[in-house]
Amino acid sequence: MDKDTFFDRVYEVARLIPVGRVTSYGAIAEYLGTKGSARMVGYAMNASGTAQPRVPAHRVVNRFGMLSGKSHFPGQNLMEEMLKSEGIEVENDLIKDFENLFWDPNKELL
DNA sequence: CGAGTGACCGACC
DNA sequence: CGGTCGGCCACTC
Repeated sequence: MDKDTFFDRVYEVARLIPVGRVTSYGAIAEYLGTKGSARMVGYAMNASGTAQPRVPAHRVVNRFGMLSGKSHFPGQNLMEEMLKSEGIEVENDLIKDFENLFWDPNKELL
């Protein structure tokens, strides 16, 4: 918490994602000012397991709306289950109506 | 302290 | 039109 690291900032934004909504790594990266470094966002998510409180990494997907990071969850189908649990329709690791459910921090948070 | 790494994105051939 | 490659940059070992 005391560490004002880039990771914590990513977690902050990720935690701001409303339930039933999703965002992309690039959107968060752009919001943080590191647009070109979307990898860092994903990398931060990699350490999300060590972050507290736990970060809803399942609400963060790539710009295709695909559960790219589902493989990194304890259960390979856990991410999909979580999203479904929040009312998000997921099919074959792909979020339905992704554009509609997309939550852009740059526009929503401003 | 140097080098490797990564759940992405976009550009180029 | 599709695959390949590079960049970006903060963190860990």
